[in-house]
Amino acid sequence: MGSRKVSNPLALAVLALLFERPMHPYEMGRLLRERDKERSIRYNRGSLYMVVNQLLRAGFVAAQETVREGQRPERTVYALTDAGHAELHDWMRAEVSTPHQEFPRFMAALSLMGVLRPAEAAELLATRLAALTEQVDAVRAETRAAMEHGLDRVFLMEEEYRLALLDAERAFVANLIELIKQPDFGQVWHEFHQERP
Amino acid sequence: MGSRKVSNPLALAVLALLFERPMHPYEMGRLLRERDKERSIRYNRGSLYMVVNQLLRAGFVAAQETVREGQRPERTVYALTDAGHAELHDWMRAEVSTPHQEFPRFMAALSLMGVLRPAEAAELLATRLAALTEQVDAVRAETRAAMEHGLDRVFLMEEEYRLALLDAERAFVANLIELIKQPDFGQVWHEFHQERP
DNA sequence: GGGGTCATGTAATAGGTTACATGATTCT
DNA sequence: AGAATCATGTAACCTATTACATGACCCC
Repeated sequence: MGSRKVSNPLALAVLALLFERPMHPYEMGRLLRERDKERSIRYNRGSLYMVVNQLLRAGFVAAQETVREGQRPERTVYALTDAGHAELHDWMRAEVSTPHQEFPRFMAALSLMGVLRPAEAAELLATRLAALTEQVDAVRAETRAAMEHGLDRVFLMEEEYRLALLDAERAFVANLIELIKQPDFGQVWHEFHQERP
Repeated sequence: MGSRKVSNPLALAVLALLFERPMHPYEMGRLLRERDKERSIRYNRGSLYMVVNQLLRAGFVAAQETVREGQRPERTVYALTDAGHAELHDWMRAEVSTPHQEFPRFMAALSLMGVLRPAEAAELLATRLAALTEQVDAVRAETRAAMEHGLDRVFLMEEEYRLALLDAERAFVANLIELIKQPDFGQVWHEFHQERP
């Protein structure tokens, strides 16, 4: 509840799409897919209709017309209202200028790692390290391919960010593995498991 | 739906707490707070009772006894079942060994940044950079203080991870700001806004 | 012309957050 | 003794995901 009437990032994406031109929900879905937004924004078809409805109730979008082609269900075309335009701009400014507290799964896992035995943890971390390395390579390859296809680098900034995060995590994990192997690290941790069956 | 019957990270934390000893929900909440888990796991009191119920239905925990002290509401003490013990271990292994796809808000923002004018974006990013720097400093100071109080470094791994991510983002943002300032960067972006009112 | 898959939604269900309640304890 | 805070939950309300439907189009 960032105090905004609608706070789901998918809603922000919808506002951004309608900033280009009015369209109906299915088209939004198609564009999001074509532009690979699934990689950076979590959603599914159900949530798309949901947020469009939320935006409608909030007055940020309005139904512009309802057309029916043949026997297919009616498609409602939505357009940005003035309030929606303002919200898009203001919301984007907030998202760019202010970091949002995140709760990555791995942070939770780290904070609970005590329940695993140290040696086991080290093994699992090695597996993770391998997976991360693969992901880094995959992202690098994909962005290189996309740019060779002529896509402007501006449209790949989110992938460069992803890469930065992945790489930082890779370094962290590699370092943690070495740490755990050192005998003087995590005395309490070892002791806790010594007393267990 | 990682195909697990209960998938909320808070549930993992609850299992981990019950691995230490049986306890009632309110005590879980108190321990989570005392140990600063709020920083790494998103939850509120409502969700605590919710996940305990989910775990109960899934058979991972069982009500051990219900005590009443004075006129206070009854407190139900829960304990791990064998299935819960197995789930905790298996789930932890998965969380540590396998990266989970994340959707940070900033990644969404980057992928929609086109709706802002380049100069505006650069300014907002500078604000973000300052905020990130403050956060980095704050985390460094807090962990240093905690260690000086005698807390073992093992218990601060999630903070070191946080630091790694924050720092990577800082570097990324600083670099992006410079990029945007270069005149040959983001031609399409500039053009898109040239045609707008 | 029958079997996929595209197009287009709605409805049912589960998940999660906020608001509401209320006795006990402690502080001043 | 009144105010603040702790202890302890339940209920109401959103939000989000999954399941269900169904006509059109395309491929073999």
